[in-house]
Amino acid sequence: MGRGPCCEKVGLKKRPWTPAEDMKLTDYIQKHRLENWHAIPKLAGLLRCGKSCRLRWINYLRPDIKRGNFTQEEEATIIKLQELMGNKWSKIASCLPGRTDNEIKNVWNTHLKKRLAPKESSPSSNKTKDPNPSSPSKSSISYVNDDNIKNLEKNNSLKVESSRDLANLMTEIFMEPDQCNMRIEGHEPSVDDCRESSSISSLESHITSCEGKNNQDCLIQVPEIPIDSEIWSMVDDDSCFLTPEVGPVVEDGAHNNATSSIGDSKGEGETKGWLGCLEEEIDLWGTMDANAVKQLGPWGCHGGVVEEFDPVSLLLSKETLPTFCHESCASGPSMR
DNA sequence: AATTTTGACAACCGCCGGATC
DNA sequence: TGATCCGGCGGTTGTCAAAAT
Repeated sequence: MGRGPCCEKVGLKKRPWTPAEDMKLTDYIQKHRLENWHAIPKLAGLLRCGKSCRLRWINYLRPDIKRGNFTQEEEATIIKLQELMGNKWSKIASCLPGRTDNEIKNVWNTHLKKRLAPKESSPSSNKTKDPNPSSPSKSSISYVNDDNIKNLEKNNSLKVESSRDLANLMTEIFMEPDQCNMRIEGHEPSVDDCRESSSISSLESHITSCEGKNNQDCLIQVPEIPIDSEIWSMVDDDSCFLTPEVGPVVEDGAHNNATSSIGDSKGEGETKGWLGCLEEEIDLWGTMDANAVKQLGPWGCHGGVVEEFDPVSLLLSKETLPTFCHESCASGPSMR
């Protein structure tokens, strides 16, 4: 039955690692293949749990760890990705070469969260009054993350499986009167419109009508978390973001070249591929036919072209996409 | 100068999903 | 098929140094 016991808890050392322990672990890992964390403590002569060794290596000893303060660009990336994906630190870390999820988590908790706190409200608290409701900034799918979806599904017995569900979801998130910034291009709803269930139908029909169209024609603007304009300027600055030269780190320590800016010359197919990854990450694919997934081409998570009917593509236009990398999808799991 | 408070970050804890037996 | 393990992940805690009193 099963495997052998994980690790002997008795006698395992806790608390900070000493330089000698670091040296032992580093030495062992550099001389041997990394196959079994469970076995490493014993083999390396450490009174540590394998898990502890793994954490120490991944978060501190790894040679490709980038030390020092986070740059403004990195912080902007974290902010944007956190906004987009929630506390998926490992996913966020995969977009920041040399940074670990633990480090990013710490930075978020100690710096960024506090910095944004006065202005930013959580998705669930977006229903509170917006101090400046008439100033929706850039659009994004900021609030359509898995937390939103899960909470809404839980609270409202709602399952996101169709464009109708998505429309319901979005209205559920944004329909507070004071927050009614959502609009479909060419249609400017009043606050009352937003309250009306017809707006759900309107949105649903819009989403449905977008099937098969270029997603640039299908822009739906949603309110944006108000982040400092300077951050936006950084986010908008292509040069600030990850470039192929600093592509994400993969397990062998090398960089890949998969990273590119959304909206760059590599074209829309890549953008859609990225979106496909994103959708998968936040489970927006819902009940998508498995065969349809298999048909996706050679890019991204499934390596493919995102079908036109996919939900997030309908919510985004090329110009609203942040310039994130898509490494986590394009090159497999990063090493933590 | 001594003490208290605050901030930063390394490390731990517990849960989960997939793999293995 | 079910029990168990392993690796990964996110949340939380503990420790230490710097800043404030």
